[in-house]
Amino acid sequence: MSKVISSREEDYSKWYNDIVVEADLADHSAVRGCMVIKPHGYAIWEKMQGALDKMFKDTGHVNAYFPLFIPKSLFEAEEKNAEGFAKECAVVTHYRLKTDPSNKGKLIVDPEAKLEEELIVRPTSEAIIWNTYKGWIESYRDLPLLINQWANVVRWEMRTRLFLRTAEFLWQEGHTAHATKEEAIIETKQMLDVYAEFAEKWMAVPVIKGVKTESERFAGADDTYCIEALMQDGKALQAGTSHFLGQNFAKAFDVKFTSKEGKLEYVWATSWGVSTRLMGALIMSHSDDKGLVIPPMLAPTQVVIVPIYKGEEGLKKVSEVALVIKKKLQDKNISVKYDDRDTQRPGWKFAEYELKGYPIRIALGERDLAAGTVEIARRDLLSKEVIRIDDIETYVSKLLVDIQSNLYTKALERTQNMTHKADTYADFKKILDEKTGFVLAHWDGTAETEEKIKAETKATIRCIPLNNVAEQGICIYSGKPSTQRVLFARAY
RNA sequence: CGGGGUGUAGCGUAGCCCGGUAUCGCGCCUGCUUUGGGAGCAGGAGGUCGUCAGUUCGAAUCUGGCCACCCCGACCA
Repeated sequence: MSKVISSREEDYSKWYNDIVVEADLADHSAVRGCMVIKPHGYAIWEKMQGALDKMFKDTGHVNAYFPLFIPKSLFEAEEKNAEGFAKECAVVTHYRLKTDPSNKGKLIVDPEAKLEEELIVRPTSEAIIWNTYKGWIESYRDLPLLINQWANVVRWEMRTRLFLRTAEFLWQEGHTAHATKEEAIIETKQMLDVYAEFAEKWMAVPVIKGVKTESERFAGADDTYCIEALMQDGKALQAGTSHFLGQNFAKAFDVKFTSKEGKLEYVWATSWGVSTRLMGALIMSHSDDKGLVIPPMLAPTQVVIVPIYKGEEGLKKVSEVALVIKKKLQDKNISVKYDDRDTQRPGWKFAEYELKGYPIRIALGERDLAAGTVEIARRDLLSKEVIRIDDIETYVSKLLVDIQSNLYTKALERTQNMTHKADTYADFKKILDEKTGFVLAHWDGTAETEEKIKAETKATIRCIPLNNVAEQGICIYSGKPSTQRVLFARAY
């Protein structure tokens, strides 16, 4: 064993970090809080991008790209948005370096090259985009405007963790403009549904759809909708957000349109995003102490074939059959890698592909050639089976579907088992400490109570679930009346 | 940003208290034997001891600054 990862039980956060690093997903970089996403990690992100991008386009959106820099005067236009992000902005103040006259070979910032106006490195793009939309929107005929961009953003976080919270991260941000409030709200909810569908169908990660409380709302939004997922350690992770921005940005940037009735009106806005944080959700939902587990629908390579042979002649014989199997699977749109490297032994390859999360491994040796069989190992259960080669493509196609649904079912059961109801504050605290996970409890609806519960227990209101049923009760903290339970958890 | 910890070869480490140019394992390279769960033997390469400065004849070792990472807080639309 050359690569050892900590067990989840022993040290969960070390386990997470080990998976990211040892499975070759990402690494710390020379820049504080910023990571290098390595090819294997980036390939998974590309699969996510591909699926999401198609869903965005299927719902009528198009891609565009806006600048990385936002002039300070634009950034501060929407007051709440500016205030919310001010503490974590990187700021460009100069545009040139020069050689240090007193220290040979070193560079200093040229004081002569100070910018007249500072540029903010975008922490989110509402400001620059709404400033641009102002010039694009004149009439109701220009609406709706449905644009997405794939980009990087920078938020100067104090404490970072690979994928979960990095100073620079990759994401997509959709920014739409609508003629009516109703249409903007429908858009906000539609994109939340897109995210939930992506999480559950592609990532095999069950999520709770809900709306944020006022104190957890996006700075500049009238409402923030979110999907929340529960990780294996019982902590919640916000996996995506969709904001109804009302007319806040339209007013801040003076974006008006002439309606059918000839009246000048402010447009209604939404924005929505998911980031490379989804990689963290994926890892913490399915992986085990042996390494990463990737759901087949997001696996860059779904099947790896490992030949077992003696000598060059042996490899040649095995390869002939292996390549036929590879072709058969590829014809079924399954991504396959045939690893015929002679530099590593089979056992080494088995361990490596398990660590990296390949869903299915096929081992093929001379013994199999004689019997017309292969050994198929599935990553999710770590089980092996010997099956006949004849109809392998049907078997593997079905197995990929099985693995995908098994991962989802396991994650769903875990989430359900870790979701509890609490009717008293004592019970609430006990569940958080002993069972962890989601806690559904009555809340009086005030920010004060929310704040006190957070200060005393570290649990926050993740969301008010959208599928909530009305239920009379009393707030676990204040004892005041409440009409529904909200979802609490300790979160990442 | 506050408290605590760590930093020695690609990785994990010994040495540090008590100053004299660095130990072991994995990995890497070459050769042979191997190949159905991280191979065996033999030989070999690889180090500004995180970084900068100070003390000293001499610093991995003592002192200080800085940087990075980990843990706990604060922060986290």
